[in-house]
Amino acid sequence: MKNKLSILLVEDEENFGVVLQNYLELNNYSVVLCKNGKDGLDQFKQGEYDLCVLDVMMPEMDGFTLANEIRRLNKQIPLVFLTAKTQKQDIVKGYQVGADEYITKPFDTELLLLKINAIVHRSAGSKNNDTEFTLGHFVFNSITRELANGKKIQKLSPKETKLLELLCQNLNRVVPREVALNKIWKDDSYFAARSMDVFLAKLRKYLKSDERIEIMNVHGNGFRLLVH
Amino acid sequence: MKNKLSILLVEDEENFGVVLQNYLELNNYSVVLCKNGKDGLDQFKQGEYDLCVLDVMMPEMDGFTLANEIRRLNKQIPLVFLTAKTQKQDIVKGYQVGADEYITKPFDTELLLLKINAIVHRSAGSKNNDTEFTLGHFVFNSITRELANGKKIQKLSPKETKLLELLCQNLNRVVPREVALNKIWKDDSYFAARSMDVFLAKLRKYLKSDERIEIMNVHGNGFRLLVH
DNA sequence: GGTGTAGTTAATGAACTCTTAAAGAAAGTT
DNA sequence: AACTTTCTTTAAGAGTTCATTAACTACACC
Repeated sequence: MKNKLSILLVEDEENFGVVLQNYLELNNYSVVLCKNGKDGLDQFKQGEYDLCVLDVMMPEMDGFTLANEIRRLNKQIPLVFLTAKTQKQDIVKGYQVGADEYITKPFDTELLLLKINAIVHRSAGSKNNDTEFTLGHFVFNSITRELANGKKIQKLSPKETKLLELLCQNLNRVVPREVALNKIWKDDSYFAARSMDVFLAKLRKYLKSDERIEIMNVHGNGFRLLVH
Repeated sequence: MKNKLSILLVEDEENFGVVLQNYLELNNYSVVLCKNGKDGLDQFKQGEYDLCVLDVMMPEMDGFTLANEIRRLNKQIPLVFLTAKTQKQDIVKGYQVGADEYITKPFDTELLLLKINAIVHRSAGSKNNDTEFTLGHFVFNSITRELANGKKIQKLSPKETKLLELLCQNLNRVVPREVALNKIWKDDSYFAARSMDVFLAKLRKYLKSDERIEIMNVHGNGFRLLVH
């Protein structure tokens, strides 16, 4: 599994900062909390961050000044401002620094999380996200529809691809027959089920060269993809 | 000076749409306004847009459905939703489609502009404006429309050029048939698809002398340009 | 041991792709 | 305006890939 994405959170109000840190950590981000702009900048210089969340009103160095410093060092990194201010001129100032979001306190943390997810996934969008899977010594790409074993590349048909993708997304979990049938065949008749059997046989054949990989049947229920 | 950035604006409320269009045009964007989701999708398929601004509440095809269709064709393009709704579940829905902004009516147009500027300038960095591509021992220039192999120069027709350019811009990635047809032929009928086949055959012939180069078909989906 | 469920291989026909040729359109030239 | 060249579309046939169906075998559970 891939590493957590990391967030630099700069917020002077301690209680609020810690609560927000915990909330983001619960949602699978790694968060470093700094209590003022100066610490924030020092931290930024030392760490590898995917996103910065900055309070605007802070002693010593305010959020905008910090943002400008950060921008000097990194033109790409997404910035999110937190502020109690509602004045437009502040929002203008934020966007001039290249803010990606501007969130006014008090705000809904769930909404903040959604926005953070959107921003992070957008800028990570250039990378292949959930389209590439590693299975034993295979690499499966569901966009190019290729199952690669070193130099040997097996092309997969659309349905083979969808089925293997569904199994990969549910690695180690049971995928009920009817779920696969409805998702991929849009039909769970007898014949669709026979058709699916044929596809499972094909996938097993493709994956046979790595004996750690198993598409296991759960009798009367469905299938599980296992990598031992 | 560089060309204006272009925005696809889909908004069913005519007066509001026109006002917004004018406002954005005054601020140096080129704006196409569509009055419903269906027109919006057709326009999107045919044009080259840098950003889409979509109203959520529309007859025939709502903004989310439209956004999903657009995402299918283009994984990168920034999306901004306009909505009167304030319910969180709608905002969640928007971010799931990959919204870059979610703006609640009534809103401040100046703020919208700021957000649009921020988004567009952020994603402008990743844009590819190259006109010259190296492919194995070929050099392809999409302005002069020449494919050079040392001293041997093959001139390309306009459509040959556009098709090869599209493939080069998406080197190693799959270009769906649909995308190429809409971008180059502005039409994805049966005959346009046959025409495209002919052009692909021509490109393959031109590129044949370097066997590392391959225009690979992804059956039922599209094509990939590969340099092994 | 019998019944329903699962696994495999092969055959069929449908959908999609590739290539070459020829017809039709558009652009350029005398 | 007639001719030439270049470009694009249409046509046709061969070739490939794909999903389904069928037929048969193997397994699991009661």
